[in-house]
Amino acid sequence: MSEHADPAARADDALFRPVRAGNPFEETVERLLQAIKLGVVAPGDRLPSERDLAARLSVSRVTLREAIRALTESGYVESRRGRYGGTFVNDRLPKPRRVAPKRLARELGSGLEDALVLRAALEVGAAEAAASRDLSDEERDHLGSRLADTAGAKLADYRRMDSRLHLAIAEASGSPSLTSAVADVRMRLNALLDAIPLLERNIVHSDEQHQAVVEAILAADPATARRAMQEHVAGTAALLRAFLT
Amino acid sequence: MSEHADPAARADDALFRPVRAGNPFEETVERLLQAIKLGVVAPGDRLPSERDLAARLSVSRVTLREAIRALTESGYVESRRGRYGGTFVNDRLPKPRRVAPKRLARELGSGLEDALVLRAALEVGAAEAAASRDLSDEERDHLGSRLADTAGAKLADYRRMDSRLHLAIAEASGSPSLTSAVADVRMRLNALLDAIPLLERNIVHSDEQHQAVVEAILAADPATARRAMQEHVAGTAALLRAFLT
DNA sequence: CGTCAATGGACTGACCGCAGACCAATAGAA
DNA sequence: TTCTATTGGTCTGCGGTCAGTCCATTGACG
Repeated sequence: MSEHADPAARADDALFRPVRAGNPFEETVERLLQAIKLGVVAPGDRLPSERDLAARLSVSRVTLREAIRALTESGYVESRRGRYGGTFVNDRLPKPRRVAPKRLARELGSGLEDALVLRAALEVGAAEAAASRDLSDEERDHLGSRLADTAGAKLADYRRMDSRLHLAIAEASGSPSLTSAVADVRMRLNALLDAIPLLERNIVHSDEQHQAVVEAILAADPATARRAMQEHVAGTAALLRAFLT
Repeated sequence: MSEHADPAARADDALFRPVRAGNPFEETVERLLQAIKLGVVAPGDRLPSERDLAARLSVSRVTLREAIRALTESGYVESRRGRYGGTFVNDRLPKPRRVAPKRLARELGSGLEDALVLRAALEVGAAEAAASRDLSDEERDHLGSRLADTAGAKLADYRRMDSRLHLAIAEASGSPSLTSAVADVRMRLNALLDAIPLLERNIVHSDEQHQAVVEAILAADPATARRAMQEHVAGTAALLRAFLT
């Protein structure tokens, strides 16, 4: 019998999946890493205070502190006491170790296709939704700034700026849940993206597509926004598949 | 200062959201309810054994049993001991109490728009992905069966059959994560859908759209599948907005 | 008619995460 | 210079969750 012979069994698998990915500590570490790696808190920035952050994450301060301790030991953040102190993101972030692509692909297995399909649905949908909304001046500025940041980013910063732009587009959809989902799936692909070389040529192409997406959103043209984002994520997907197969 | 004046603050909110919706017990109850209400386990069906289910949900048997106990007391399931025993979904499910729509809308607040935008992205993306894939005969049959079930469903069963069809479409995308996400957002909208009256007229219209979506998927026509699903979810969204505003 | 495998039911000891209170340090404000 | 609000750092008692084990029940099958 082949794996998942019964189609109904797949629905089970989707619904009876684990209720949680890990313990609160691990989840918290993952969240903080997400904020740092996706560029929501930039190097030099201060994280919210422990009490505030613990409340937002619905986690006890003890657990949050353990997570911060782990990040401190990994070299991501540093803490300073006293008023106007806090926990700050280091200026020099630890370099992600470049794993062998094929090895990564094997470990992920079908998870790669899973993530790519999900990402396409989320990001394309977000772009279309954003173009269908009435954006405030502030939101429009925000989008423009992120686009400029990405276009002007150095190679070392490109991935982070790229993430920030995509997050900004997701935010422009007006749906916090959609934004979270985009952030999550991006983190799942992050390790893979780190495994493939970043070519100047690809960046230029990517920037053009970014601009097309943002322009369509600002012009309130959903169909064009959708198509542009569609092409963009398809490009990344093709790149990943090529390098990881 | 208005709420969320700073656009950057919104990204924070999305990333620093609670690491988990509730304790394992509550999450487990929610999962089981999902399986029942979305029709993945039909009335009369047996749930997997406690040991099996606990393992799949990554929850201890104690916690799972507490969840099952809650569902038993609510009238959703019944357990029988002995070999060939198990926990079975009741033939007569408890009727969802019909809350005043406006009240619901007020409680949910912006959560409604959030869920609707997310749902559109996920389901439309799923339909397009499904139409872009090479489906096995089994998958095609599965889709056809679910479509027939829905078209032939009585009013009392319609919501559950409808959910099953949409889940089948999501499954056909080949992405388990996408399937899970569709199930989740559907549960979020479930309470709202229960609050609005189910009209024969709407059902007929809905069935036509369902058929269009499935046909496009089976014909491997992504653009049509996307458009058909787009219209379908837009219709539901309009209905919900009208009743809840 | 007895056997037996698989199921729900019950209990224990250990551990993790929680809320809350308190301490220590720091830098701006008075 | 002193005061003070805010921040990270520390500790304790409590409750939920876990893994593991054993018991009670049931119905198909030999």
